[in-house]
Amino acid sequence: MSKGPAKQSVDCQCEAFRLALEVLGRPWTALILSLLQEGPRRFGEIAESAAGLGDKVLSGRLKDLEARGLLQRSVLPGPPVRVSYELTSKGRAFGEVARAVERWGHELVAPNVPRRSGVRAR
Amino acid sequence: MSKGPAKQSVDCQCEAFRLALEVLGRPWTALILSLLQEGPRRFGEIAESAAGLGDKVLSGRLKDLEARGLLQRSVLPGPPVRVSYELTSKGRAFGEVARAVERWGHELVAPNVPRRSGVRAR
DNA sequence: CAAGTTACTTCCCTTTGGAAAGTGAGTAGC
DNA sequence: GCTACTCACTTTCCAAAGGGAAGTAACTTG
Repeated sequence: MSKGPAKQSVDCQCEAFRLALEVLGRPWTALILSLLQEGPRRFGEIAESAAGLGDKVLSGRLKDLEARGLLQRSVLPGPPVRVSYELTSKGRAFGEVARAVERWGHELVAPNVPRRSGVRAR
Repeated sequence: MSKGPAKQSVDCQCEAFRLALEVLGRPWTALILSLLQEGPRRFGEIAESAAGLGDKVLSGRLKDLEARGLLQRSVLPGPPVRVSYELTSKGRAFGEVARAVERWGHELVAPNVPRRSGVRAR
């Protein structure tokens, strides 16, 4: 009774939404932002967490995300030099999106709920 | 801003999340799903709502989304034959994600909030 | 039968992604 | 001093995907 199907609209045309999709609408970006939610990670750590993600693309994504102010790169001293990536406030704000995506993902895996049979043709 | 004690985590490894990113992690998909939230739209309507999206890619995305059970294609009779695309329950469930993305988008456009100056090097 | 409408499909070219190998900085070992 | 080793990239090569324009198919109207 609290809330029925309150249909909030999404402004697909607004600059903010377009910008967000520009970031999300390519492989690996959302995954990188999501796993950095748990805390700072080094280049190698991200690489091994994301199976299938190659060094080149990872490097490119990190550069892009840093340029957009979503994460901050810092070089740690020490014999083998290490680089750590940490989310900024903008990057951390992505957590909300990540959780929404995860919840939606579960619906995706669930079996289809067929409604009415519609006209199907080609 | 104090640190929230309950930092909800996102399981980046789970199948559901991966599947969701497989759908979202490419251009235009999220935009298409978002503007279909408002109701069924025809091919041409989607095309003109999404500036920059070409016919070929739109056609491909719609096929893919239909195959994944996110939307339903139906051919409307009439002299010029028209095709309408309508979201299924899985597709409508994306609305939550879309709204989260839109909210996050506004943070993205906002000016950076520089925290403490960290080690910057290259 | 030519023109118009709608929904695609094809073609061509550029951009991006994926996999693997190479580079450079800095230390440790011989 | 030379080599080996680690880590973080960068480069190279090739396949896949995207962008734009033009072509196709079905069907009606003039």
